[in-house]
Amino acid sequence: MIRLHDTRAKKKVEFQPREPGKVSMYVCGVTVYDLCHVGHARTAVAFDVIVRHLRARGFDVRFVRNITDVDDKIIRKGLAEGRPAAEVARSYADAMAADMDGLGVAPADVEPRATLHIAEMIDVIRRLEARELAYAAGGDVYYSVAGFPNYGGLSGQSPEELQAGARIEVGENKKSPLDFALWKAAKPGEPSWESPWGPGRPGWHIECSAMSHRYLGDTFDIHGGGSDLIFPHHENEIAQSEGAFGAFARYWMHSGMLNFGGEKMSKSLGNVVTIRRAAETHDLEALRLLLISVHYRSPAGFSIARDDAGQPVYPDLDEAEARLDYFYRTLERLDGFAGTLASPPTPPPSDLATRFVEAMDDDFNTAAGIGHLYDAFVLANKLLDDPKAAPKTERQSALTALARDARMVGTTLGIMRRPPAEFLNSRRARLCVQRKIDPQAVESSIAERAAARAAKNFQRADEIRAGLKQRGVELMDGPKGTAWRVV
RNA sequence: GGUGCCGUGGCCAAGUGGUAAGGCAAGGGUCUGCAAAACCCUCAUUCCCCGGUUCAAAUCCGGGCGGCACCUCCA
Repeated sequence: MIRLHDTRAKKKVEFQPREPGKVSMYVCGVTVYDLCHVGHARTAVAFDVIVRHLRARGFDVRFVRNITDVDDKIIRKGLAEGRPAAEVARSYADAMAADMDGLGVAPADVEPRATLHIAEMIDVIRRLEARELAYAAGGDVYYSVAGFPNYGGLSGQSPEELQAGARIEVGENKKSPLDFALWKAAKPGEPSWESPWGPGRPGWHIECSAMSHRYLGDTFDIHGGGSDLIFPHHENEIAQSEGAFGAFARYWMHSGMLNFGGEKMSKSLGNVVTIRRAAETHDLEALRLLLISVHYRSPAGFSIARDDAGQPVYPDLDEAEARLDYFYRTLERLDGFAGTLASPPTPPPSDLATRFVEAMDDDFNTAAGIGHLYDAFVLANKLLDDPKAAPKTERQSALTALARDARMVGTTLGIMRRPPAEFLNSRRARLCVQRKIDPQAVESSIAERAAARAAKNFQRADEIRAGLKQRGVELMDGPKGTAWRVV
């Protein structure tokens, strides 16, 4: 049984899909007018993990995530850069796809773009007009909030309270401050489409009502997005969709914001770290691990510090990457020991699988789930370290089960999906470049040290160790020779 | 002003009635020629404060204090 926090109910509720075994889900994606930042990454990763877990639990999930490719900011950006808005949108949509891929965020089953669904939007607006929930005014069309008594139900606000703060901008033709644009009359130089109300373009909210209906129908299971979309975006979607089709999403899920220095990371505040920027210095899998180390609904922090040269550094990302390094190193050891086994099932040495699924079933508690993963890895290393702990066949069987369970966890969380050596080698190579370490020089130092050790010249050997250590190279002597890593 | 969220050890962070997960940092140890890695031990009688309910509260209720978000574009 899966429980999830429903924004409208304001509590955790039991999840009962509309059709047994099937989940239909719509999540608001981004407006593509710039590169995605780590805040966007958080929301994308959060819902990616939710979808992965639902699938792991056997649900047939149909997942829709839209792309908003027409709006004021895209148009403005196009004017500033001297290129068509459509081109701006396309280039940033491509950038987003690449960034999401880097983060291990799987593409949605459908990724509809607003500009390709104008006809559907017009259809929704006409339905609203027919029900007297929409009115045309000066080429614009507005939603009449007064006609929708449940307005405010999601965000917990009453129309009267909202009324107080709202106001009508100059140039708008609305009758009431709470009314919002469904269709905006074309202005010179802006992209526009033909409509029953004349040339224009859609308001922001209508695309989600139109596209969720097109791909998921009158009603569907889960609607998600960042918590900053609760009002007005999702409130307005409800008004539109319930107004036009009588029903809408059955559960509402919202992910928390990513804060930096106590403030929300956003372009208007200028404290943005793009996914691309993070990828320059870190493995994006580390960013992913960092993001899922906090429960998806809690506000999360992202620390930024300055190094001696005044360049920004990211301590949280460093730590997450070091943890990921531990995971992969342990996995590599497990593979080396357990890989040969073809044995009958043994009672699992840990209850990782059970505990992880339990944590995830309870509102997708990735933070608790990762805690269980640490427990399992400590146990794995312990078994690997101690040959006398149990007969070899039992240890192999237990460790094989552990490796299998760890990878199951990794599949749901979207981490540990590469062969360990691939991660470890690429990380070391990257750190070498960053620290200006020459791998060849390290190897020859190691050879020199090996010779010194063979000659029992431990003083020389320790000098070499210390010299490398100073440059951030750590040596690890083992039965198969000396390995090294950058710390 | 309205709405909602939050306040857990030096830092990060789980935990919505049953007696404080996990990670980082720190100290000690096992192992090692020395190290590193790995593992072990120590590290919150207590969960912002004050009341209340209860056999039992970090968890529920009331009141403070502090922080954040939304109410305008925002993942």
